[in-house]
This record gives sequence, structure tokens and C-alpha cells, in this order.
Amino acid sequence: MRDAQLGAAVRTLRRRRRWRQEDLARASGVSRALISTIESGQVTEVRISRLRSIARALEASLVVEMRWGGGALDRLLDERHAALTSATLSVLESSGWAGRPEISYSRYGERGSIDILGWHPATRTLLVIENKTELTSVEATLRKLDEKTRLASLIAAEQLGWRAEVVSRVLFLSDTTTNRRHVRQQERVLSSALPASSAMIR
DNA sequence: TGCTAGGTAGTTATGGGCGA
DNA sequence: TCGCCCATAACTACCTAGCA
Repeated sequence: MRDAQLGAAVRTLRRRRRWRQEDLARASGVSRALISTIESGQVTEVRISRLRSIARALEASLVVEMRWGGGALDRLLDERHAALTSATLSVLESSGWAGRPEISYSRYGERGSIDILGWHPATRTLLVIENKTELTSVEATLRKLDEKTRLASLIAAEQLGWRAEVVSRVLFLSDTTTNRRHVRQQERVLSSALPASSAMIR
């Protein structure tokens, strides 16, 4: 949808309710000036969170999709993830662990892929590693990591013949300002679920 | 309802300091 | 050297007020 179309959609839905811009502004918690800006098609400087509030007030939903170079964006995102996976494998292997990337599974209706499965033969320890270039949702990440940790010993035994006595888990994040901020904001949840810091793990 | 000016609060990038 | 924290400057989104 183009910017002008988005503005027109907001206006149409607003008028359908017989609301003035003032009414929509109050319902969505933004200023009337912003409603006017959006309806005139100048959406580029408006935050997505504001557009979502307005859509919610109109009982509509906002779907944001980023496109670039056909399927090139997916490939680029994969490249960043692959680079992080590669770096993680290097750290793992230099510490005497074996590592297998992208172990897919489908069990009990749960399906997905373990980013890296680490194995330490001497201690029969299995390490479930989750790599994130961007930490968007801590809850979703921890939920998925729990699922993978729960299934890891079964998957490792079936697919790799690794019979573990201990299963642990690690979350690797790209070192970005945004990730650091998210970690600070969700510190209590993260430190409760993953108590060991980078230095301790190393 | 559209538009603008001026002001403000929040966000982000960057760099430096400190301890392990 | 690395990880972490913090201060700061620059930038941006959004507001109010006011006029057409």
C-alpha cells in the first residue's frame, strides 16, 4: 500500500464512523495535527506505533512488510544470521566442543530448527545454542529456547547418536546498541532464565 | 480541515572510562 | 583485550497554538 493509499484508508474508515479528525485523535491518543498529516499521505515521518494506535481505534489492523530486491532481503537476513552462526561455531570449536548448525526437528506437534547443537564428549554435555541478530521478543525467544532444550537430548540421540547426560542452553546475541537496550529492559526476565553472563560462560 | 512555527521529550550513535 | 556502563550530542517525532 502506498502512503497516499494509507492516508485515504484512514480517512475513509474515519468518515465511515462519522468521526472528525479530533475524534479519531482522541480515540487513538495522538494529536489532530498528526491525523491530518497521515490523511494527506505524509506517512514517512510517522512512527509505526502511532499508525498502529490509529488503526486500532478504527478497529483495523496494520500490516508492515519490508521488500528489497525481490528475495534479496531474505538472503541478506540469512547472511547476517549465518555470519553469527559461523562466529559462534568458531568460539565453540576453539573451546573443545563439537558443533552442528541448523538441526531441524518435528516432535509432538512442535517443529523448528536448533541454530547450533554443541556436544562435549568428555562430559556428555549437550548445548542448545540460539543465535539472534535482533532480539525482538524476549518472551518468544525464551519460549522457543525452552522447547528446544526440552527436546534436545532426544533429537541429538536420534539424529547424531549423541547420548547426553547434561543439557544446557545459551543465547548468543549480536553486539548492537539495540540488543543491549533490550537486554537492559528485560534484565530480570533474562537473568532469571539465563543466569550466566558471557564472561562466566567463556 | 490544512498547514506552519516553535518547542519539547524521547531515541540513538558514539566514544570514553573502568574492571575483569 | 573485552564486556559493560554511562554521558553526551545530534536527531527525530510529535505536540500545542494559531492562522487561513
